[in-house]
Amino acid sequence: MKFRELGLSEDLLKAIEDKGFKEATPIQAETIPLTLQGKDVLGQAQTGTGKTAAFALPIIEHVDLDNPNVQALVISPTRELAIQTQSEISRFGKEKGVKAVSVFGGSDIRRQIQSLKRRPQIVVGTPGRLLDHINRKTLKLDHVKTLVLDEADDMLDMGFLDDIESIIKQVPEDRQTLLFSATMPAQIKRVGVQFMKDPQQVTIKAKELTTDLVDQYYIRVKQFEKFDIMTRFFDIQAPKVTIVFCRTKRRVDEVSKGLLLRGYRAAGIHGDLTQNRRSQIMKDFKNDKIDVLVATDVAARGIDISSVTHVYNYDITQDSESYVHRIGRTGRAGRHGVSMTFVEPNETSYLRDIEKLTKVRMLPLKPPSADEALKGQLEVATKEIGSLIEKTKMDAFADSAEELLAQYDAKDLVSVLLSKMTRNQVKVHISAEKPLPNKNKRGHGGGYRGNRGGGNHRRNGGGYRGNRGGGNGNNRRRYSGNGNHRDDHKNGGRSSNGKRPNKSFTIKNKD
DNA sequence: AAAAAAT
Repeated sequence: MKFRELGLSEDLLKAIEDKGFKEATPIQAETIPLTLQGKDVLGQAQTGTGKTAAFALPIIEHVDLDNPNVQALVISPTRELAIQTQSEISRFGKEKGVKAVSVFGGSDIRRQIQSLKRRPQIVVGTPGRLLDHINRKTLKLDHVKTLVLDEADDMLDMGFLDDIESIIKQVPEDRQTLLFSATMPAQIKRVGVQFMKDPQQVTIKAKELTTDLVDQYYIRVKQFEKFDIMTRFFDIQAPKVTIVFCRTKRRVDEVSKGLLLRGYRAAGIHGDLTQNRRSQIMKDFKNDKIDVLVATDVAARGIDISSVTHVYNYDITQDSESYVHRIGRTGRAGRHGVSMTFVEPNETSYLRDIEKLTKVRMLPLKPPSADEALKGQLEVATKEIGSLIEKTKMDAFADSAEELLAQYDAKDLVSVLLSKMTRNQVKVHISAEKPLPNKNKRGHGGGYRGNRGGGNHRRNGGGYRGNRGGGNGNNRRRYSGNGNHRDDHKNGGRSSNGKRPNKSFTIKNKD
């Protein structure tokens, strides 16, 4: 479906073309006409299929440039998402002359007040700071025509709901209400439709809730070996742009420190950091200054960095919806992605719950051995040598090279080079966490029975526990990386200065 | 049980 057929004006069509969009995605094609008609819309579609543009374009279309009031309000669950959404709206609205601003906590409120005074027609914000502005009377919502709850199921969940209700009270009754998300549990949808009038539900039907652009794997691990196993996968898969999700802020700190010690260009992000730091890290990740972003669920939703190749769930999610959003950070806008989920022995029920929601079976992988990991590193190093030979100015080193070749065996010299190009396995200890509570959900006996690996999974040799009941033999495939689908990795995330710490380091548990 | 979100 072409954007031109959706009833958008020339200004917007030009902005869409500038952005490089060719055809409307299904969610855009189906919701944009409804939204343009002024209907309330509940839009559900897979991650990475352009939901932001789906609500942004008709909102911009509806903006009356002669009306000095805020005409549309978008509420987002995280600050980073608010920033991103505002900037996408601004890009689309530039041609028409539409102004959008974002307001969120942790950053100078006076500056935000100034930007609100410049009469934006569209405001994007996080709940707490929006309420702050409302109370200060620096934001007036009494002329809002369209209200959007982005990541609607998150915004309507407990923890956000009270704030959302307070904000909605400030918006006129006869507004248009739009709810968008990739996930929408039934009980939350019931809450949501109470804020809507004659809601038009658009659900882009897909066999699976997750996009098939992401290959989903899981690995059974013990807690104490998880960090080492993850970095072995790094060695073998040579992931280029990577997000590692952890369950808690402290784990994010520990894992990101550990990765730094191993020589990866990694940084952690979570809600206890200052907003300046959060923004800096997002910027570094986008600008390729960081290869591995270690994050809590603060980065699980909405963040659109289409170059992300791998998502590692260092800690599995308890909340299946959260899993869908996490792995949706990759496989965006038609690109391919890989997700890797580590499952501790007592977490099997979470794996089952996730698969029940996504309707996708994750494929089991065996943890690589240290030898296999080294082999992976050597493969990367070998490829790197080719490009280094092209790039290095040889003249400066030629004489020393001659001397060394006269003195030593060439094979020894190259071995030294390779040993310098591979990563030292600095010892890193990540603290254990309290095990997750055992879920004995009532009424959980119905239907789905994974029957993985058969009941008798003791002593199965090296942790390969795959081969669940319905497999087709194809899930014996081992590593997802490095196969036929990616030759563009540069250096597998290795810091380029060649300096690697080699002391052992334990990250202490503060308790 | 955790994370997010105002100071």
